[in-house]
Amino acid sequence: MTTDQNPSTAGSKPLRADARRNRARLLEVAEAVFAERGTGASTEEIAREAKVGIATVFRHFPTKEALLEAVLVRRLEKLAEEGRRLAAEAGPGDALFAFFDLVLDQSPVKNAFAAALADAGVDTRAATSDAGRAVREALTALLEDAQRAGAVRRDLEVPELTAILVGTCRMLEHLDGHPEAALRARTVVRDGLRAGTGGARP
Amino acid sequence: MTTDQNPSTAGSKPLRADARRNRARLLEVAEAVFAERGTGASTEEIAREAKVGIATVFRHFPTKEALLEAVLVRRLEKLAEEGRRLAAEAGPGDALFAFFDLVLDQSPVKNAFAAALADAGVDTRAATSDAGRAVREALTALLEDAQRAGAVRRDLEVPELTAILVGTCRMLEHLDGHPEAALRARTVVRDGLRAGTGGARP
DNA sequence: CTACAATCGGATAGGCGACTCCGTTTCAGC
DNA sequence: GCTGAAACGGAGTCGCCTATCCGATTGTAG
Repeated sequence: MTTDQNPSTAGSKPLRADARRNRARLLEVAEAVFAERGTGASTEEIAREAKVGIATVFRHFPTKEALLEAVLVRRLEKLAEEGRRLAAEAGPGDALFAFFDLVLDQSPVKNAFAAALADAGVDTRAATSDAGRAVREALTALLEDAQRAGAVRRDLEVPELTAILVGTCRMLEHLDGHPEAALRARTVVRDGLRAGTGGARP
Repeated sequence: MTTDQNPSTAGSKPLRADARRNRARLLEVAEAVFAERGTGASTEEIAREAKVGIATVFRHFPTKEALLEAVLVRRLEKLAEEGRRLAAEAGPGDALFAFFDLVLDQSPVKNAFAAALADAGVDTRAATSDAGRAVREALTALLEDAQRAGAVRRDLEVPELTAILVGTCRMLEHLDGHPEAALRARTVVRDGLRAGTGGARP
């Protein structure tokens, strides 16, 4: 279905220099605006913020949904890369939790994209399959390492790990002005992930 | 600010019989439709489903937001009542978890109302203060009982408990077709809530 | 039963947001 | 620099959704 039509990564003809520049700026700005105003932000707002005509937005992304999807894919790609980096750098017992913290420390709203896409009726699985797969693979590696190191309970698989990550983001959104409560909430989840390994609490 | 203008609970003049009936049916239908189609469902759809003209909807709820809010308040009231009931009926060690399960077992979408209202820019705190307070009080009682019984970690307060509840709902939404994964996710949260009490896992 | 007021219903106004059309501008090869 | 093609900008279209107006209907008091 989704043969790669993104000229920046593959496909037909190389974009003209200005077009390539605009495309990149649009992605940048769209990510910021969606994060700030929510995914309901209007296309016009993004165009204005990027100092570009509306038509340009729709030339690059034939649909608002397509733009949303492109932004999401970008985020997922970054996440997968961070995951791989942590798996290589951090100790097997810490890498998974470091990844968790990394995701949770980002502006909370940014993590709402997957849910927003689901709301919009996008088939998240298919639409983001490549980037999604990359994240899933990184998570799998992190999880298996952590389990081998005894840092995480053994009965735990990637699907619920993903869901727990998303859910915890939502959790923290609701605790925005309450840092101590947010910290305790994180601790609860963390201890839950560790339960049964003998390492939960002193 | 929000002096009670709801003629079914207080205030000005008693509604005519048919008006009262329509109002009740509207709330019922709206809850169902919002739960099914999401909070973006159009007012017209709700009117049609309730076999009522659009004007009738707006006569009872001057704004879509008001309707959303009324539905939310109804849900919160029901929740508070269930919480009080469980606190009285179940053992202090079980009541809190029973309440958790009760909330989580409802159609997941139903639990998205608070977030949806926040998205819509409603001041959730003020708008739902009465019903919200009732829920918070019920939760406080449940939590304190559970802590006294040693069923829940002692460092835990109501704000993060609420957030954990909301976050866990989101979590389970993402695991809709995967019952075993959903079960494991629940277990993670539950064990996290118990961590440090010596009762997490056999 | 009658009459009045409360309530209803659907057509319609009004606004907003996604998407398109076309004249204008900018890039890139010669 | 010249020229054709690629890319641009923004005014305009279309559809959807909230909210209102007013003639028709229905409950209720006497």
